[in-house]
Amino acid sequence: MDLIFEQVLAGGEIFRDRNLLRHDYMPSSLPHREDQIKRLGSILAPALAKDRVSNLFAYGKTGTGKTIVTRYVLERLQRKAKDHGIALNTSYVNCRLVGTSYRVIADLCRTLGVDVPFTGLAVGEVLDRLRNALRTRNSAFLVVLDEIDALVKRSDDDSLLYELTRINESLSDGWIGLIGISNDLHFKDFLDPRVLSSLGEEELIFKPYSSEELHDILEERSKIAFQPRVLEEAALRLCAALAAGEHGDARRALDLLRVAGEIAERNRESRVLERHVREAQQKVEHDRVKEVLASLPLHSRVLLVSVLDLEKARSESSVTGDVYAVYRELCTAASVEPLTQRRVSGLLNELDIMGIVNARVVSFGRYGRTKKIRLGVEARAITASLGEDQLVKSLLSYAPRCLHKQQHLNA
DNA sequence: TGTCCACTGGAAGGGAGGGCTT
DNA sequence: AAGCCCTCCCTTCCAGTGGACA
Repeated sequence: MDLIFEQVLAGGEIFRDRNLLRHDYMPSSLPHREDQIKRLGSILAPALAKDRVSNLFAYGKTGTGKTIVTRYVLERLQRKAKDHGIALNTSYVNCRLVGTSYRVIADLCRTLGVDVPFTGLAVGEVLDRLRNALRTRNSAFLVVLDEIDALVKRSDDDSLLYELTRINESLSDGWIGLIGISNDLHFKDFLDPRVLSSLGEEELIFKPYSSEELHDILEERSKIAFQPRVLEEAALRLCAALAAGEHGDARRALDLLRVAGEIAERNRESRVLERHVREAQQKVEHDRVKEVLASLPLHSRVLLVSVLDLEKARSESSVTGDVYAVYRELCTAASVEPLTQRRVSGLLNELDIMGIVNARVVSFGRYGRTKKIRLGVEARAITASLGEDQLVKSLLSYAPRCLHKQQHLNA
């Protein structure tokens, strides 16, 4: 037993340092992103001369390097600024995780050392505090708004962005620079033209990595992450190819490689092979689902069990009405007050965005208009993850009566 | 061609939980 | 402590709709 721990501590026979394969690890160079780095660097450079920088908008799908390139350049910029004795604050906010306009501004306030309660204040008030903090500090503030599209779509007003782009007008010495990151290329269509013209002063496009480019990235990273001669070339190629198939997602490629290595390690094998990568592919997807499910509120979980039950009971996809009927029954069984159908319809849309279910609006003509709903992930992954919650676990083994009735009718 | 179904999704508003001001 | 304001999550209400069917 001790030996196993020792091996892992020593880096094991497979890895030299597995953390180098995590996507939040910042390597010393970012292959195939030299252009974007140079471009971003030149856009932000005026900050070193205490000048205001242009706002910027970066597009590209997941895993195309938007976030890492931004962090990379910002880190270097900040170091340079420090050397030159220039006050430069930076803040990184993931808008999807943070959720609402209020919480985004509250987050920004906190980076500037201003205390803000998590609720209770008006957005305008929090915005004022942010303005005051900037005014009194007289410093530059570079703000990265990652997944900025989530903010606009969810709160369906872009007043926050509008206010942020206007803050500079009220500042004499300090300034705020915005870097919006989005993986939705059509996001611009939703924006207020005033915000668009301000935020989109500069644009940076991140194209998906090709299979060859991913190969280079993985090769460079694996040299430092794995022990020598452990990783088979074919395994590396497969990782690159699989991730390239998935819109050139470098994050996915690195995950695959790391998990493949971990599988090989666990099996006490001395080399990482293609079959480990294939196995890793399943596990990576499974882990993603698990992570998403863990963050779901109770009603979304119950809803998911409803979709699952329906999927088990019949071959064709179900519609909102069916799901809602099963959901109501499950709620009763669990002694939980059910939400309204309107709300459930909204929750289904949220699950659809997360990719947990597929919900598509269809019309059955005379028989109405509704959403067709199917599971978007494997049923097994759901039962495995939801089973950890006691209440939901009991629902997983509950057989809804309304389903039996429907089956009789079908027969 | 009009009807009608089963919803969708926007809008408004309520109330729980909270902060600020007086 | 009271009164006011806020956000967040939800409900209620309802106009709108794509397309099968008579």
